Amino acid sequence: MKTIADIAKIAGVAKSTVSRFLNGGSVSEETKRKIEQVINETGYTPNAFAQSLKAKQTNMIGTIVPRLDSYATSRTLMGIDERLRELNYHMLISNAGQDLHREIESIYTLAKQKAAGIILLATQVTDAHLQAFRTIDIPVLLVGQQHEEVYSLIHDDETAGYAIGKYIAQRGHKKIAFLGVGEYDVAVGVKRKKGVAQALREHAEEVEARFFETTFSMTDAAEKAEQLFDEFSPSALICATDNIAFGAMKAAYRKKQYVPKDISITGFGGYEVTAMMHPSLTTVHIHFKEAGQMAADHITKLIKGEDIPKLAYSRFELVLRESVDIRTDHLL
Amino acid sequence: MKTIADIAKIAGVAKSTVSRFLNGGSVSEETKRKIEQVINETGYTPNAFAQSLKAKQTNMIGTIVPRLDSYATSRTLMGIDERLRELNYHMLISNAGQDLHREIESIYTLAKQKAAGIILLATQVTDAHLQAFRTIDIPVLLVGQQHEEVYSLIHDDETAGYAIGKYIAQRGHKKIAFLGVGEYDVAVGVKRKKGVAQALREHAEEVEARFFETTFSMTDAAEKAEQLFDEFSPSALICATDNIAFGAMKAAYRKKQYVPKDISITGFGGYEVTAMMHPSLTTVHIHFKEAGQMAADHITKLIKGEDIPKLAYSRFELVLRESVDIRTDHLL
DNA sequence: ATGTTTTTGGGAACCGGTTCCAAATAATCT
DNA sequence: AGATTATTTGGAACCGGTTCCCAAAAACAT
Repeated sequence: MKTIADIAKIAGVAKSTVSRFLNGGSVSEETKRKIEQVINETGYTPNAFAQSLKAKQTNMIGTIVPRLDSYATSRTLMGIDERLRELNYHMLISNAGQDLHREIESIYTLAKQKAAGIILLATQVTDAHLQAFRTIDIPVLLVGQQHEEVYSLIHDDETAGYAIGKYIAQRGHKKIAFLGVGEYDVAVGVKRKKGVAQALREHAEEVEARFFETTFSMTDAAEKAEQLFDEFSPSALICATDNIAFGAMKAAYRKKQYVPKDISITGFGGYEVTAMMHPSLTTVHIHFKEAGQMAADHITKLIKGEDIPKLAYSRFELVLRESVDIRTDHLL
Repeated sequence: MKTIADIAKIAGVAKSTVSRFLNGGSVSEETKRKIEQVINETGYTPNAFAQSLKAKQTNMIGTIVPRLDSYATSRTLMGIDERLRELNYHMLISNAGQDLHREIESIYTLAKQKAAGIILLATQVTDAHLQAFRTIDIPVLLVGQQHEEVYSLIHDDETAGYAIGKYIAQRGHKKIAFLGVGEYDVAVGVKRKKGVAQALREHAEEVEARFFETTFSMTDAAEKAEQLFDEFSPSALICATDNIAFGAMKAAYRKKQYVPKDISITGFGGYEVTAMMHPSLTTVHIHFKEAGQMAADHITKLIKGEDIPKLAYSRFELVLRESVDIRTDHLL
């Protein structure tokens, strides 16, 4: 591999001149020509490490994700990547595999690798996280969770939960179940549930609401939904994620409950398949990709020292489809 | 930020001694203690760039993916990441966004960043690719496509295609359609089709086979499937991906064709949702995650100069579920 | 032609580690 | 004890760039 010194020697100039040529300093037309030719002939590319060593920074943005096989993650990453590329940064993905310890580790590793900034698709923010953020001297942006000490971008899960809860209540459902996940995930486990609960509370006289809990796995969700149908038999089931809704639909099918005639089911997320399944799923579409782009914007602004809001919200929208029926029992 | 020189000064020893301590050279117990204490107090971490500058290599494996929002990609990445972590390497993901030009660019960028090796989840291998592989001086492993010049790991799409084709033919179907993608994707567009075609040819007397083409998008697939039902009305439809199968099922529903009573449909890939949908989808389950692990093994062996086969195959298995019916028309 | 300003080029130091080599010290053997 | 060998240590060079500073050359003004 050729080095800048080699190029300089071949071109008959000093290292510094080549460096200046590479970085747009003042070099005469003639030397420019000479150097350019040598570089083309040798196929020289500068060593990124030597550059970063001096620069003490890179144009890499580290993105830490809890898992890779999730629609939300993929879409968000696509958004981040797309925008970052426009802004002339690179994205480095670090997968924590749903292990908080590895998440923390990744923060330090990225810092050591001199990432210019870190985007963390968070599920929870622990003291160890905060400790890490304070230790490393790099801008950090939280996506999907918030914390007052850190710049955050969240999906406004509570308002979205409220919207879907309200919608179901207004369709005349009287027995409504919510199938969520544990509170370890603040956005999904706490906020979505809270929003739904708030909406249903406003209809407390007419509706009976019950809240259940499962995991993010479709299979677990299917099992839990079956139990839930037995012990509560709701006319509508609001699920905290689209995957949970898939499981619930499977359960309904096994129980010979027709969606939406016997039971209405809703999801949360807006995965592409929700449109293709039958019946198509009413869900809350969260603009993950857009959120990713926004995250990229925010982190780069943070790096440049520009001002951004400490807390920002991404958009969502209710997608009304076939899996929800209107209930007119009360009119009979 | 503290440097190794600072640590050395504080501990009252030479830089080289600290370096030796860090890298397990011979250092007396006493100096070890002193240095360790200083490091703990200062929270020193070595600068990764300075290290790599001398080492001329990193422990990063670059992985180039065509797209992020694909089940196959996600699962493969998980496998790679998992195994790489065990082997003490890091994975750096570069998303080409289905743009071949960006794919080539990524190869050079990764080389410049001194990745120890490159895993390319390929869709096609062009001359520009080969040119890039030859230029950079880094081991490369192709996953999903093969080329004689490069180490490759493929999913044996042809055999898998043969298996599913045979299965459908043996279930007594007489009019069989295949819905695939263009030949630009060798694995999916050419090999899967070829395998299916081969199997159907072996039943040429009884079955009439027709081959159709669409894109990877569910929506496109749904449209194409509708047309196909009109002009050919097969009793079985073999789809080249699970996503295409989703689209086809939607189309069947729109056309009031019941799956599997009126039409049998099969997928390819083995996504998790295929089990949850109704009817559950008969498909070829490709062990993407396992393939990812295998890829990680192979690339690291390549880096260490160990011997690996030029071409390896990942496993697959037929997953028989509800979306295929047996046809007994010919027995009537 | 001479003085002044602007360009251009070269030398050397620096970034923060690793590694080679030789000196100093400690341990082992006659 | 003296010689020999093994272990620790420090100094210096090196990895491949960037940048500062000053000298030489060119361009311009008087």
